[in-house]
Amino acid sequence: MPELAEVEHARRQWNVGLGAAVREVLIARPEIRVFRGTDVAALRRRLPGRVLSRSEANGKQMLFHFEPLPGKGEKTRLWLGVHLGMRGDLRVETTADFQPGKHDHLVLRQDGGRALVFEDQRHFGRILFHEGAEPPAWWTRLAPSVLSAEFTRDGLADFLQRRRRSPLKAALLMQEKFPGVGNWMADEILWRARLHPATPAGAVAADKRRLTELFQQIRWVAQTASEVISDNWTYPPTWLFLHRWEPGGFCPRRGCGAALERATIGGRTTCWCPRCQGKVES
DNA sequence: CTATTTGTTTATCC
DNA sequence: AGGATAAACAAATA
Repeated sequence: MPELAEVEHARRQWNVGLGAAVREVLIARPEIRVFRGTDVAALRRRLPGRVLSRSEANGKQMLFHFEPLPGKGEKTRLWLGVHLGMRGDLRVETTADFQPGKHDHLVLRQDGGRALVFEDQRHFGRILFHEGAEPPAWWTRLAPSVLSAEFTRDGLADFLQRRRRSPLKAALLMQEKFPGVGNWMADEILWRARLHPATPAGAVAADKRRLTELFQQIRWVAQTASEVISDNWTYPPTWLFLHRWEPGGFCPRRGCGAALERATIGGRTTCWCPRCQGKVES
């Protein structure tokens, strides 16, 4: 589930808790992988009493800000990082007697019976915790969003040239350049740009026309997915996304309808249209 | 029982 | 040295 747009949607689920203090932190299994590298004891000890003041997301990473304690000179904020991994999600429970389920690994109880819940069935997600006046390095070092002005066509060309021997599919999954792009978004982008996922990245770096097409489709898919998810989660039937896991799915492009192909490329199951994205160009 | 899954990190190989 | 690739991780589902 969680790629760029779904992560943004998950972040907003906790908005109802903005401006309210945490009363209790529930962590049933601090030893699981989700908390690797995190000081769970500090999290439990420091978060109660703190007000959730804002949140932001970049790609698949989220950052929740907790205000300094009232009092002069106090500058220390608490920062909670959340990554959803493969199947994680954020939600809110509003029943006063809510008890965490098997996969509810972090629960922040607030007043009024509200609970902010992080769930993750597969434990591939991650909770990070930081205390200080400034946001943590794992947040500030993230690559700029593909929707930001810092993501440019020339920057894309440089990256693809450096990764020239990687298949395009593998390159698009690299968070150091395309934060938030995951398996289905990468396939959607390549399908729209009419580029075979196994094409070496260097072939696009050296071709202005295909480079421009790829650049624009990265932006378009990221932007449009965000709008669709904000609206009603209904992707138009012209998205490859809706057909990729149908048994014997067909290319949704007007006038095409060819049988979709699937194979492992860049270590992940990849789906493409052999007619629209026919040959590997190098 | 086997194979699969919208992700990242680590080890190993080139 | 830097980059490409496969395995590992965990748990549910088909």
